[in-house]
Amino acid sequence: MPALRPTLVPRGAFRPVATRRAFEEITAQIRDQLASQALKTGDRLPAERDLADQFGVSRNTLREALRSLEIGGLLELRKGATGGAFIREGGGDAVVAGLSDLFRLGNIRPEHLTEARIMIGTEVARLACARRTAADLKALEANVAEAEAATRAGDLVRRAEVHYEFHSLLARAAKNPVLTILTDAVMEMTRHFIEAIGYQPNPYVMPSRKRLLAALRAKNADAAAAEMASMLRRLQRFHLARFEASAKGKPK
Amino acid sequence: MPALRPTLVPRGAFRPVATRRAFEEITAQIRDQLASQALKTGDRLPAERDLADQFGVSRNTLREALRSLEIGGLLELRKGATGGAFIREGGGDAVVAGLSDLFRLGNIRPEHLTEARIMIGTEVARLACARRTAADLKALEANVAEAEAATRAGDLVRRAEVHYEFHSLLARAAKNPVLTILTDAVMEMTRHFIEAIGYQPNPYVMPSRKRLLAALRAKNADAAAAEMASMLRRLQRFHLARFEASAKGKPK
DNA sequence: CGACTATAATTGGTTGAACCATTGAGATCA
DNA sequence: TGATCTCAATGGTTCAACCAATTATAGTCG
Repeated sequence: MPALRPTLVPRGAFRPVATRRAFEEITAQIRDQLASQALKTGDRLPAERDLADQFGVSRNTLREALRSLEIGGLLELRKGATGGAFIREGGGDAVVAGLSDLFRLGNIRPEHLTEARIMIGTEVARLACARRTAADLKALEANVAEAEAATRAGDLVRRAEVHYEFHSLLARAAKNPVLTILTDAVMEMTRHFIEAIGYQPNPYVMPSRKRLLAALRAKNADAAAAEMASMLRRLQRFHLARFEASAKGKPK
Repeated sequence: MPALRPTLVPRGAFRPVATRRAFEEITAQIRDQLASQALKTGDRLPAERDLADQFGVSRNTLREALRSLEIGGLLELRKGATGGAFIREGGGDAVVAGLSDLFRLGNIRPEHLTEARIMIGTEVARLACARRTAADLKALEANVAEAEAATRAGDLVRRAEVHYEFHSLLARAAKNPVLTILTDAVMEMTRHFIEAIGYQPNPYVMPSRKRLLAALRAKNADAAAAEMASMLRRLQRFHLARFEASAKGKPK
């Protein structure tokens, strides 16, 4: 054993040697082509048999790569004579599904969800005020009208669906795709949550929507943000109380 | 053509008939078992050959299902004698990768990214003040110290890495996994962005970090949020200006 | 001529058997 | 005891088919 400490190779000099699987190499190449604009939305990749040849792998391995890109939301696979692997127009489906899975796994608790929802919703309301178009406003008004119709018809499920859509429409009016995706993801988790604790009428939601619409019409961002925050906080208390009750109701 | 409008089947009465592929049926079953707690973190699924038998499909098809769950972040596949498919402890890797892909696809523009970053970062700073432990504070202080060391050593890459980590640590101190994931996702996109426009020293970041640490020590949430917001806004102007310049520099 | 129909070609979906590569536990030996 | 070897278990990959959905095309009938 040497008495003197040998020279240390500084941290960061090495990277972990990752045994890259064949299909990962393929997805990486395709991702690169996306990043470099060599592939763009709507393009169709060669047929599986051709691609497998080009990459020099078996069709099964290639399919694992395509499957991986499909799940990642980058590709859409269509059957038939004019089918193939098409570059998807990037919606955030994969992100939404991913966050939804985390909720399913139990790593995200309802209070985390509502907290994030308040934060995102408030900011979305503020931005939507500044950037909404007339068409956005019209869509939101139609949504609120439909929610009222569903309420009168006593269709709680439909009403909940329309309510989710309101947040999605509002996020789109904010004209920031990151916020759109985050909103969709949070609302999808909320949907699971609501299904677990059961639908319940919230008499204060509709009046709040009306006030929010008024603020949007007037482009009063502070009022819109405040209205959204107060409504969501109220909803949060309501939901968490229901959740506690349902959790106590049937302990495993 | 009938003169009278026939009775309409109300919207929502039908669902699109989705030709479910075999591997989708498998992933759905496994997801269900996750949701019902029949499978939990750390569990190992039977070997591929056994599982394929149980589901009554070929091993290739089963593997596409496993691959899909792996990409979705629910499973980890390990080789070797004690290998197999393990239920992952849910980190948000899949979500981070998904958002990162959207940025790569060009659907998310830098100004969208920085806007979301300001919003999330500000709220994270506020919550971290309220919920940080002594250990969180210590980790953040160590991070700042390392950033200073990297600055002195002139290692811009390392310095950038440590800076990303600061936001991640701060998000963890906020004790909300949703915000942790969102922060990681936004920082991952920021990393791509920075790599595209090149590293650049920002002399005002380090002093801001010090002020932020002071606010965290004092648990002064408003001060922390204000400091974070002002720093990010300044950074935003800086980055967007660089981006404009680099975009003009080489127009396609 | 036009509308419908049968057919063929193309493409993704699935199968089954085989072999390779990695990993770690247990047997073996100095 | 401890280092080494062997080997079984497991995921990774390949190959060669065949199935199923979709659409272009040629053909057929009114």
